[in-house]
Amino acid sequence: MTDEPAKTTIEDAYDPQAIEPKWQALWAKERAFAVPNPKPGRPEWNERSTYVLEMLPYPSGELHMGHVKNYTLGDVVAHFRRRGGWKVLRPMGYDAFGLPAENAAIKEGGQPREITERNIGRIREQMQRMGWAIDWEREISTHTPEYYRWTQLLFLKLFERGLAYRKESLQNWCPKDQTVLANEQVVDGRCERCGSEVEKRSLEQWFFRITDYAEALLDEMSLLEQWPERVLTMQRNWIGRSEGAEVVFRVENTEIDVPVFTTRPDTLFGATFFVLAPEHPLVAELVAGRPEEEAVRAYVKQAQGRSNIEREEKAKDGVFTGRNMVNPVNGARIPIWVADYVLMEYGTGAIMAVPAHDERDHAFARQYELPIVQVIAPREGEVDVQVEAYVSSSPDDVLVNSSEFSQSPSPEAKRSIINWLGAVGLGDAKVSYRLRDWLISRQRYWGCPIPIVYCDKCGIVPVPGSELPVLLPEISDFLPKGRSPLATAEEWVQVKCPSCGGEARRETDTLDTFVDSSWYFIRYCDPHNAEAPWDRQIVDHWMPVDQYIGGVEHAILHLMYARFFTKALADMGMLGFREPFARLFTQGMIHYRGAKMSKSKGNVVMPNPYIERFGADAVRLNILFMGPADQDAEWQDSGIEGTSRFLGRLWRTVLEAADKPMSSKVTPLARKAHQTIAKVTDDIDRRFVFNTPIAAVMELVNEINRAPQDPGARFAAETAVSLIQPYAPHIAEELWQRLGHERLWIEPWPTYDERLLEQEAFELVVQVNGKVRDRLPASVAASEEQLVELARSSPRVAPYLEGKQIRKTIVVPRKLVNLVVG
RNA sequence: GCCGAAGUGGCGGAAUUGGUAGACGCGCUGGACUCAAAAUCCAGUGGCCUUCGGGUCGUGUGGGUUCGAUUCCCACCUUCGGCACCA
Repeated sequence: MTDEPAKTTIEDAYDPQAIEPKWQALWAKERAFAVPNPKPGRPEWNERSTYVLEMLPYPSGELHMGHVKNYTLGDVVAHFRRRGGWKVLRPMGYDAFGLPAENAAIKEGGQPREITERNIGRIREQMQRMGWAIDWEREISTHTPEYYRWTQLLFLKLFERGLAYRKESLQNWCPKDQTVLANEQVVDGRCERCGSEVEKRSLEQWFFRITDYAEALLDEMSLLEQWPERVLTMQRNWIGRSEGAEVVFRVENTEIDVPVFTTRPDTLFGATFFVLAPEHPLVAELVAGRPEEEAVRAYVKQAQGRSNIEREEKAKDGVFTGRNMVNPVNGARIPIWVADYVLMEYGTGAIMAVPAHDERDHAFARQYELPIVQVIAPREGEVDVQVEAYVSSSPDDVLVNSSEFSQSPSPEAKRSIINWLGAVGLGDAKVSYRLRDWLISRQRYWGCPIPIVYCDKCGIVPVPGSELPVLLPEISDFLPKGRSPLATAEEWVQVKCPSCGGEARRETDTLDTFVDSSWYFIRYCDPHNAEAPWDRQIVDHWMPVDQYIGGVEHAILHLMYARFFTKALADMGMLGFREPFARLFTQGMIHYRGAKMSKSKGNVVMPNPYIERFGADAVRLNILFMGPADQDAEWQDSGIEGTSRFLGRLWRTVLEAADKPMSSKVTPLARKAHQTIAKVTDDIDRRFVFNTPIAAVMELVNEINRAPQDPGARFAAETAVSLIQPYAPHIAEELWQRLGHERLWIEPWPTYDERLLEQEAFELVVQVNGKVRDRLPASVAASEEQLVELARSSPRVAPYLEGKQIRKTIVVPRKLVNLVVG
């Protein structure tokens, strides 16, 4: 089609429905955005290259405006970089395993695979209709054996390294989805997906040892200079690092030692009782055969019946065990209680209670009339710890009632008490984390099978790498029954032990889908490799991702898991970098009718009806024109009408200019065009803002219309087309062609002439005592003295100077003169 | 409770290094074109006052620094987000 005469004969109307498919077809035919991997050693290996990536979509069948914003942002960056001379890797794929497809199969029948693949077909078509510049030759989907075979291999690698393990523990159980949930998937005690109240169940499950990487996840944030501070803060909060001490208490008249974690070793002399979590393994042993046994058992049973929400909302309660602890610092006997305000999951599941300096312990002490002993005091003033706990971390606090440590400042006492404990072997400095290991097994069907076999003789046996993938069998009944639906596939479950050849059974749980999406960005670099998950040399060439773009809702889950994977794989020598995403941009959410878009609220806005009415270019332009991309924004139909109108204006303006000759004269329009290039380039490149460049191009187009006689009109029009191309590529290509050119998408990004950024004349603002009194035309060449003279001679300024003395004169070159009078 | 972000016309927003507050767009008002409408184009559009020259107030609130503050500092209010029985 580029062989045709460049310019059509008539000035037809802007018709996105005609031009958009035309250019999309050409891009596909020319493989315009495909980027083959370079070969090491060849010249192309050393070309400037960059990796622009947006978060992997779940293929729900319908694209919504959140997707549109995400992928259009990436598109603008990718186009901008490509035209800036970079080779741009920009792939796309699908996070295709997961509950929605499985639930749809339960509700409407059919196979999750069929439903998913149908949805992928639909969403792919809609993405292509948006005209995004994607290398479709690298498309992947996490549900295909070609992909999950490697997910399984990576699981085995982590298993070999001891980073994947099985343990029995109390878990979050969603009664509706009939599966366990990772800690991160429980929000306010409810299932993140369906909102059901989460129950506790003791189950044997698979985990990834992400806690081994807690320190690295914190420390290596220094490699993430370009990440939004709020995301880093959220991850820091989530990891929840606390420094303190582990202190060992001994049960009186026994040899049973119980460690506790405390951030306040300086309060050790104030410990007046001791509390075990109801789930603590020692509870039964301590009360066995004692008069308190029955009451304690009853309390533990009652506590286990309570959800986390109930535990938190009720008043603190507990029960005395009849046993005592010995405080290691002073030998004091303190009673041992069991109470559910102490969590088994954190620290050691046991605490030393210091009611004088901890609100929770204080409330408990008041409830059961336990003694409250003050051991920390402010340097000045009095506090009454009987009334209220004195919780302070002021370095000015000093210890009291603490034997030889009394009068020590609190920070110093922390250190010296830890040292003392270390010397006598009863404690040590210790760091504790809120972060728990990542629970990865799910009792659901539509996920990646865990490549593990259970053998009575050999125990847990990994499936050998050569036997991967462990294919997900097709079954007919997906209804959750509290165990994995895969358990019903008897023939599949029965297997020979890879180790001894005897009878064995397959693992029937599947992997959390966050595992699938924790490495997809690596696979994109080498998506068709059939021998290995990737070739390290190729991956190291592209990675880390230079610009990652996605929703802030993934600030913790996905982003932390992906970071963990990358570090673990780097430690195994499989990668040459430790952080997957060098720069991160988190976009704000699209709201509609005053609320977040959500299926349950029925306010999901889809781009399709708008594409039909206004075209993809208008949709793309509008989603970025709405406001700063990192902020939430409300979708409004009136907005897209405006952007669509602008495209019509651009169309007419450019076609009119296309009849005019190119001129290199320095005219006001030529200057404006150069200024616009500078503005748009700086905004996208340095400031990473996407709404103001659109406004700048709008201004330029308005200027062209106001000055049709300016010889710079054609240059300005070509500039406008070129600058809007990353946002609205179809209309830009069409106009570029009608301007007599070809293939704007590979055209170098326009450059500007510094000398043309300044106008010859400017409007001098004249202030008197900081108030604007006049605006006068002035030359940029004028000296400061000339400007002051100009200002003083203004008739509008004169009345304000009358009878006054000018005390000070401030001149801002090319801007203003301020006369200070008094 | 702790941590973080943000408050600017009727609306979305702009103002990048302390220097003309309100760019750009929506909406609204008036006009042109039309038999009429749509589309398009032109002009106006922060509040109050006005003798139509202009004056005055104005960026959540109250202070401060400065010749000059949406921008910097202090205190507070509101909204949103994250964390929260984590010892």
